[in-house]
Amino acid sequence: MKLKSSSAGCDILENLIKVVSIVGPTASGKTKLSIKLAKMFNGEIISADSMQIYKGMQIATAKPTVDEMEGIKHHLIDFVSPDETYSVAMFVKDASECISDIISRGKLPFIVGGTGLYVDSLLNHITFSEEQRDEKLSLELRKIYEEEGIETLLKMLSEFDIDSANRLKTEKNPKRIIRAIEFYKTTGTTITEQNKKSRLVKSPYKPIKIGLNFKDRSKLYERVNKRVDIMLESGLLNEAKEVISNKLSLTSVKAIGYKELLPYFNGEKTLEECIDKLKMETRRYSKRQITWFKRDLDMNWLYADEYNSFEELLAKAVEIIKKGYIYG
RNA sequence: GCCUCUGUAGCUCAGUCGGUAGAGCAGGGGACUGAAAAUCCCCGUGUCGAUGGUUCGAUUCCGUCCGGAGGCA
Repeated sequence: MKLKSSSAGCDILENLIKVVSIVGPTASGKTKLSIKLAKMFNGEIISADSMQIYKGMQIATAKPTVDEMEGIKHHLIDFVSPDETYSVAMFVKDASECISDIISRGKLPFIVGGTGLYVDSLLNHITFSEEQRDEKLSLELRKIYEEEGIETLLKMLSEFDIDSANRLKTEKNPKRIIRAIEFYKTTGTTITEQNKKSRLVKSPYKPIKIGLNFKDRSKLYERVNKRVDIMLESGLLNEAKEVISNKLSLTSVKAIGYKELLPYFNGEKTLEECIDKLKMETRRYSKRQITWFKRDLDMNWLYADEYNSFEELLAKAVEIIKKGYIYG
């Protein structure tokens, strides 16, 4: 089935595809809520998680187990080899296909995950350039950055894309400047132009957005800490050893849960120190996620600590989805 | 019991020759278009242990009390 998309963007409101998105920081309870909802609404789940895509890495990424899934079909989990690279562009393509497939079988797609960039790019139907990345060039630019600093990169960029250079110069973010240069060198157009073009096609989706969080930040952090303890009990140390020893590609090794334990494996720090660090990094990650999702004004926020039980929270979520169906 | 040291931000500590204070870490806020669990930007949050005294003015000096560490007995 082909997705219907309108370039003008002023007609066919009734043809928009209804999807439910469930987002929130790590350890906020997305997995459990989404599975219960999917059961009630005849749904299937598309994971929007940049690390759960990788095979193995079960514990650190807190992938739902087969038991937990309760028979609900999950897509885009556990399907990429850890030494391969993946990207937002691939995610949008894969997830769009999943949505079409789920819809064609008369079911409701649930987009569930904590990778804000993935969720938003999918729901806003961002169009990425056909050109592949030039990783070699990107590495060369990285080297220039390390040897000469950010100013050299900004100067290079400003030679052909003054808009981006101006936009990027206050935030000294090498990654984004490198990408801007790389983009121009591989496509001949500026990233600024591309970003404009990327939103020209109207999104075919009408999402019902649910954001899961805690009103009291410290309650979320308690859950994060506890989750890390559970990961350790479940064998995180062994998983980390395996992942690290496999000489995995950069991306998968960047998952929180492995690199933080490296100083312990190397005998540089105690296990306890590393665990504290791991908890801290996970807390910070959850905060960054919250920052990302907060700016979405269409979000229906559910604060878990404002409900007396999971059932109450679930009932509220059901209400939001039903309302979205009637008035959406 | 006596002596010495000590009490300043959530933590570790600086400092004020008397004019209500600042670092690191923790923490908070923000950005985000092909690595995003990534990569960056901004921000000091305080009854200076308590209470009297000296002083125009005390977190700073003095007394007492309370808490902590060490030493002598």
